[in-house]
Amino acid sequence: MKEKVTIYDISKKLNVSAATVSRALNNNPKISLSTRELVLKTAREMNYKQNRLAQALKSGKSNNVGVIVPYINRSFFSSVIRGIEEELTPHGYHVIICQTHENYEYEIDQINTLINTQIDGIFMSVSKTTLNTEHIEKALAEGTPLVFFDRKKDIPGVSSVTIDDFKAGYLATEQLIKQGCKKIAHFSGDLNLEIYKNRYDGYIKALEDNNLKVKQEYILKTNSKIESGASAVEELWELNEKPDAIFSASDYTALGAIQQLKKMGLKIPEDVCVTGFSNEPFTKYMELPISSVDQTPLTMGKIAAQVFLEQMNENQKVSIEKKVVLTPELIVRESSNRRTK
Amino acid sequence: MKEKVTIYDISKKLNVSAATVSRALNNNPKISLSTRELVLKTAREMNYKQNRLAQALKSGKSNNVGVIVPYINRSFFSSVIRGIEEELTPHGYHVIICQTHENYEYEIDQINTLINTQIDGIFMSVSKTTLNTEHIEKALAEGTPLVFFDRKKDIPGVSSVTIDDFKAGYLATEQLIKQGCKKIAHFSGDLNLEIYKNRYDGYIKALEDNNLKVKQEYILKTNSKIESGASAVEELWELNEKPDAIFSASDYTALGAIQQLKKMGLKIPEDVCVTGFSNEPFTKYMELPISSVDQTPLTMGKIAAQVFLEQMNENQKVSIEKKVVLTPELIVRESSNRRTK
DNA sequence: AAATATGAAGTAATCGATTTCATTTTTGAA
DNA sequence: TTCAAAAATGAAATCGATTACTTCATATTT
Repeated sequence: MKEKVTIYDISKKLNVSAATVSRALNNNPKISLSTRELVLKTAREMNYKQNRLAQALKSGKSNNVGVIVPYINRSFFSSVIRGIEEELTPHGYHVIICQTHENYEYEIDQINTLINTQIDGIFMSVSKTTLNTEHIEKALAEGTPLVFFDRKKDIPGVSSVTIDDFKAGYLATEQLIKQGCKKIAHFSGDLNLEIYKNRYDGYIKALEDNNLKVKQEYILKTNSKIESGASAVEELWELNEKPDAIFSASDYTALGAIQQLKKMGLKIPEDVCVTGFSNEPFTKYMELPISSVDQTPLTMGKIAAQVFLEQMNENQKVSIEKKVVLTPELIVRESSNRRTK
Repeated sequence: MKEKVTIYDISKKLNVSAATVSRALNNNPKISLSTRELVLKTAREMNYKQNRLAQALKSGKSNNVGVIVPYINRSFFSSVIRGIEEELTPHGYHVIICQTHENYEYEIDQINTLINTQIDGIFMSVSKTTLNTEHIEKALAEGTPLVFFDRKKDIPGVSSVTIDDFKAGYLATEQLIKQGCKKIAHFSGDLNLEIYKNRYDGYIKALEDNNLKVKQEYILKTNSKIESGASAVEELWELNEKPDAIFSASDYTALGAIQQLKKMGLKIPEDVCVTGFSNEPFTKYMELPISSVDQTPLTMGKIAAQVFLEQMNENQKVSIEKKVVLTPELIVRESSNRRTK
């Protein structure tokens, strides 16, 4: 375990001041070419590594950003993080990840320790159980730039990158209608969360625009689990008028629905069309590939990173709120496509 | 944007020295109960937040660790990271993530900037294109603790957490044999990578132990893509003696194989049994669920974190190499299970 | 040749927290 | 009441890098 080499070691060896070494290392113009090269060469020889911690303390910039998500091993979130990382790495930033486990208390903890760590910014997708935003506003009050992605809260002055969930719901429903479906059910998530509310609204609007009646008994709240989709189908099929399509706000409930429908002897997409949400990898790989809405997570991450970088370059005084809304991509696969059959 | 409160602000306000404030904040016994409580109370009132950067610089411990993986949005890697994060967060560590894109040059960059950032340790799964280990040994020479997971390199003194890929290959093959399969093909990855070599060796051993001949034309190198699995099947089915089972070292090639086999009118598992590797989420969700080997990534991450923590607690002098080998779990599903039919 | 401008390098303060060593205050025993 | 021991506190150095301010030597101008 070697001693770490500092600029003082270099300055001693060369009989110059640490300031000179620092200037040489930082391409400061106030230094002669010859000393600069000498310092650079010596630094290389001595295997000098800059201590970014010291630099960060001095400059007040750590070059670290924090990303707060419910779970990092969800396809959607890990892809967003990948996007953020790829966009920020070339700018010298590192990405610190935190999980909330969809837990409000954890979220508060994470946000606070991130601030202690002197991160330069926070990217976050709020937990489902987060109802108030005190902790976030406290972070903002300390002057920490924050960008929401996907699951946002409306706080004045805070930028966000989301997809147009309304449009997504609309497109998905409309496509089902175009397949000739007239009795379209909807599996929703928690309507307190903006994203689910918007998908729901899009569904309603598409029905209305096409003169289809909205039936409350066709709208069920599910919990993104496979079983939830299966039991929702059971519930629906007790109705007198069975649906002929399902637009699910989650791929997992869509999958559960499909499994249950098959078990009941129904044909997909002939008897019932099904569309999910998120474009989870598995939807593509099924023998009966499932239609879904792609949320372009990689792009979302990259754009969130860009919004952050812009904010960093702006005049510190003016922080402009930027709301980027990405266009979702409806991916029609066999589960809602009667034409190919 | 408020000014940040430091211990000096507190010390000024209370007319005590910064040393006293620091001691109070750190539960140092060399301080009277009354001043401690006064300081703590004032700190709370002034909304004091510890600057972990300054602390890190002073102590030489950043409480950050780096994780280097090919891509963070692969189910396996993101789950390992989740495990690491969950285990280390309670100990005050933060996890910084880096992607290599399976690129040797990136890997070098990432490892170097991590060291500059003064991380306390590195977790890594090496890139496929990484053949030599100079960059890693350089990091070790600087005294950075490093733990490999899954894809390791053999470097003396370095701990690792892997699964028993040999056993995994053996179990998977054996199960196929128990199904009555006698002509078992193997789709391997790059045999330069230890993990693929071990799976391959396990496959060979299982055949030998069961007096089945190893046929070179049954062993194909694939690249973890669906198409690669499909074309491998095409190649195999040009042979005079077609296989009656496939053990694939990747779930994706297994999927490609299944798709191709179906296209050719073959029945699974009746005509051909197929087993994949990694237990990718989709394998479970298929209409024909695919048998696979689970690598227990969450556990792997947690154990890697524990190994790191142990190393941190050890006498700095003695660094004990620890090689943890986890037992893989063969998950038998329909694609290789003839009994349920 | 004297005065001024220019460039190169050094000095010392700073970022915020911790810690060694020295000093002051308090406590308790004689 | 006195004095040593213990407890509480302060001063200042330190971690490593950056930078405003100074100093010094050389180059340029008159």
